Amino acid sequence: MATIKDVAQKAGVTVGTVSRAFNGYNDISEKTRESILKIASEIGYVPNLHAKSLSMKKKTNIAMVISGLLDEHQTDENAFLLMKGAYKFAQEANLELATYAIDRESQKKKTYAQFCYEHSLGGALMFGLRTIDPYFKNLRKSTAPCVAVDVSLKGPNVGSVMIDDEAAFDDLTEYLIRNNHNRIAVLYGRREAEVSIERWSGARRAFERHGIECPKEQILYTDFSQDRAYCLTKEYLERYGKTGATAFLCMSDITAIGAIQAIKEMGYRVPNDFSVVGYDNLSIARYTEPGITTIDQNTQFKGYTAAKLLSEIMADRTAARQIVLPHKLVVRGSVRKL
Amino acid sequence: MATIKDVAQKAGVTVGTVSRAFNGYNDISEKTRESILKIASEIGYVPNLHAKSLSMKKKTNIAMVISGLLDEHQTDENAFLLMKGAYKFAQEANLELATYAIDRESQKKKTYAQFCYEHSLGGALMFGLRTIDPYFKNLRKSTAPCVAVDVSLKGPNVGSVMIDDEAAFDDLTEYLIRNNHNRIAVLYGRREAEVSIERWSGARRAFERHGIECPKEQILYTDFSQDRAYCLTKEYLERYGKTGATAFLCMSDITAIGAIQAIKEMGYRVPNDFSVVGYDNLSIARYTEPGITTIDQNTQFKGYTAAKLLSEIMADRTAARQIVLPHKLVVRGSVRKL
DNA sequence: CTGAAAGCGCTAACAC
DNA sequence: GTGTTAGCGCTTTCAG
Repeated sequence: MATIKDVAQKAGVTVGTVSRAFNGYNDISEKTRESILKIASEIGYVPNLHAKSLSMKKKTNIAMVISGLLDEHQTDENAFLLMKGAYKFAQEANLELATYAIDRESQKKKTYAQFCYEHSLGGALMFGLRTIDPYFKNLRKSTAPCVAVDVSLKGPNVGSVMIDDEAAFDDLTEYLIRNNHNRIAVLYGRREAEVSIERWSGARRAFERHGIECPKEQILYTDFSQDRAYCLTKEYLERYGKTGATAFLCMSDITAIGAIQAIKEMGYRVPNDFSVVGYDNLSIARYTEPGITTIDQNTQFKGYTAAKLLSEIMADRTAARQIVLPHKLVVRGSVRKL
Repeated sequence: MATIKDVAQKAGVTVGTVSRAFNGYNDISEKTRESILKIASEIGYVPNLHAKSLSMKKKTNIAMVISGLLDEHQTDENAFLLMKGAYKFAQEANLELATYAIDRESQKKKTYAQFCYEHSLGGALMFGLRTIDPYFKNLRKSTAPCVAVDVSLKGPNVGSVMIDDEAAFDDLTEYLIRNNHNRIAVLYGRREAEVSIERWSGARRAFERHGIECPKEQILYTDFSQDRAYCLTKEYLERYGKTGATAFLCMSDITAIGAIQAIKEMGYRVPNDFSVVGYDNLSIARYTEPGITTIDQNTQFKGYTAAKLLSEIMADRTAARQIVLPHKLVVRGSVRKL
């Protein structure tokens, strides 16, 4: 593969000149530039990005790093949409973007800043971070720029992009209440998860506003999995039948699907006998029968915004901030007005 | 951020020695190694991977490159599962893996080998390649190792991993026929797509084996989109009702979903009035009502296998070959025995 | 406008 | 065992 030296030699100039030709400097004659570019393309020269970033001070490469990629969780679709958004921005801003996976073990071995250094990164988007991840604690005092997605983080070099989970879940709950549901079971997410806590506090806010009680037995603690949601809903229905809740307020579309499955299997119908709402607006939510009323997070745009914020922070550290994106209630057929 | 120099200085040795300490050479005393490692971890030194690969001859980094990431297509879930599998192998084999996106325009500007050079890649997995992509033609004579996923490619440095689309679709068709369907409508994929052609020839094989006719009006050409499948199925049903096909053989789960939607909307039921089969085994296929009988490609394992093949090719060019992975018929509720 | 040379962080001979 | 040094491919002063 041709290097800058080969080009220089063929063009009868020095490597410095070739470099100038390629980097849009103006202190070079159009004639030499053209002849250099021509020769370069003839012999198929492309600059080696890593050699470049090594010799330059400024790092222009960024990354999206996914924590816990190999874990079994339901964020796959979200991660991919995020990637799409981030790549879109990277393309527009002419930034090199790569996606890496980093597990919990590696996080213990090296800090986020070290990860960036090792990969010559100017900064990265962090996705899939959980409270138990080592980076969760260290990140806010990182010296390397970072934008965390879906988790609230703020430091001199780190910002975050998310939606207001509490408000969104409040809206979702409100929608149920507006449809005259006041006995509402909650399919809670993973108990320790930050998002679960946020969402729960949104639900409570709505409940309190309307003077609605939510007794203990109406809170079903899942791990965000469909199976667990299915089992708990089934148990609940076996015990209470139609004397209990009239609606299931789920902290994710996946748990909503589990709930719907259980409801149907018990011979009930959605939304005629029970209403169900989800959260995330995965593509699945469109295809179930009935479609699931849910909260859309506009994930692709979130990725775009996160990448944009990162590039701002890289240019100017004081740009570090938290961005809260709007959410949207998506109404489909899974709720009946009582 | 600390460099190898800093470590050398603090340890009172030269950079060469530090390098030796870090790369498991044995011509170094255990004492100095330990002291170097200790100091390194104290000042938080981690080697810069790019500087390393620059100074070494052998490139050990690999990538998964996704063509057409930003295009609107339904392969998102597949791409992500593939990534998971590839990262799994990379982790086991201790390879650095990054994911890049490359659009059609960039493919025109630089060859695959140039892309690898520019990113200091030892090779890459290529996903999402279409026949219209520039790389599709150039790849087989590439000097840089490559493993293409889902498209048949073979060259001195390039191999591929896929399933036998023709055989798989044959199986799928056979399943319908075994259930006594002999008037079968085909929801064809994108007309020029290689996969469509393969699958069609599998269907034809099964048809011919059983002496079944498939008249022109029973072939509905979609673009793999749900909407198009929905429209065409609806038209078909409006025209023929229950006098036409008894089953819809779809080239993807997404088109199957479109078909099911149309069937239901016309007041018919699946599988009571019409049977439907899909292809891909997306997670969606489990959640529809009824679940869709489909072909599973074991996508994550495919990613794993592809990464493994790539590492083999990188070690030994003669390892370049095509690997055909087994597929599996997944039976769910969308087919009725006549 | 262009050449020369130092240096980015690291490895790999080659000495001693 | 360890130091020395020449690169890897590129950018960026500093001269001229």
